[in-house]
Amino acid sequence: MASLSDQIEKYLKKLLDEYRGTVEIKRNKLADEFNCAPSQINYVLDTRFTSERGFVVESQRGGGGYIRIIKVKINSENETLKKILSKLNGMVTQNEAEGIIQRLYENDLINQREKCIMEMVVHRRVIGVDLPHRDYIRGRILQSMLEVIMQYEKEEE
Amino acid sequence: MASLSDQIEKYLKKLLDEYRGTVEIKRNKLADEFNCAPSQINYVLDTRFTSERGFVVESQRGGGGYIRIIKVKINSENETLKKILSKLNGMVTQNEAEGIIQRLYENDLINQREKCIMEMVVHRRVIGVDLPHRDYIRGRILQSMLEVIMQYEKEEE
DNA sequence: AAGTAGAAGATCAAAAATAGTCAAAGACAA
DNA sequence: TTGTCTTTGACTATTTTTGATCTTCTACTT
Repeated sequence: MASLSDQIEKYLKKLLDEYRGTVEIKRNKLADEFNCAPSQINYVLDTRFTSERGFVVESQRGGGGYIRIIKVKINSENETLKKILSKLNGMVTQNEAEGIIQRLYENDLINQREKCIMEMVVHRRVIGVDLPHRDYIRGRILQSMLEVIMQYEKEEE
Repeated sequence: MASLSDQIEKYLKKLLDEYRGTVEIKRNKLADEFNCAPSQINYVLDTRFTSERGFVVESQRGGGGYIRIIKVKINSENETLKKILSKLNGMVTQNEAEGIIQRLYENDLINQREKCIMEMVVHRRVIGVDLPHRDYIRGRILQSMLEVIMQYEKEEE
């Protein structure tokens, strides 16, 4: 059932694992391998390798061009949270919010139950009002949750 | 005299049994197999695979879209939660929400950090829209959080 | 060193593929 | 008959896929 984008995402994450957090690809070559439009690669990068999720994407055009993906770990917990928080003004899409929550979880700042709670309350179905208002509400919700997380140590497990 | 909805329900439950509690379907494909309107599938999900009955339904639209049904084990000792949840329909005031959250804390169903998160996201300032809509949003938020809490054991402290 | 052609990658919007919502119509039981 | 549950369909929302066009580099030529 996995969409093409899902497959490409999975492939790239496998590469990232293998190569300790950095990979370099040729956009056209990869598109060719997956038999898709080159812009599909950009779509995957834009939706799944965002900075909220802890990735940095660099690229260069022209002959010998490339796309480099780097997975960034959080080291100092609160610094990163503060950075995320400061970027969080106003609207937050569900995808952005989920990215942030996923990253918190991967970096062990929240446990699974907290992750589920957080994912629930940023879900469009739960907020349940029309855009664009929904994204503003989500922004306030996520921001306030992050503030709590910064204040309290995670419980030991 | 099994209605179409009953048949679809039965079919899905059989799949759930076979696949240890998780199935993924294509809405249009299933509708086609049962020769009905696609929205009939939603009707079945809404009426028979609800969270009260212990199911979680996730979905995605677009290419490669799907509907995933997950049978969830509910921590059944939580009579408190069940009772609270069953009374919760529609609007919830901030006061009511805070009372419920306090009670969960006192009953040791949530820890302090969770309490703070929950209090934050039901706060009128955070939801930030006018009444009466605010109380409906809070209702959905609180309900979904309670559902998660019922699903997951509290972390040891 | 300057100029240029060709080689990448980026962007953006349209099209396609799904799923969701809501209200009206139909069926059936009390 | 009345109220509830089911079925349908028109319209909406979201996500993915594709393609045309733009921009930025590099490599080569002179």
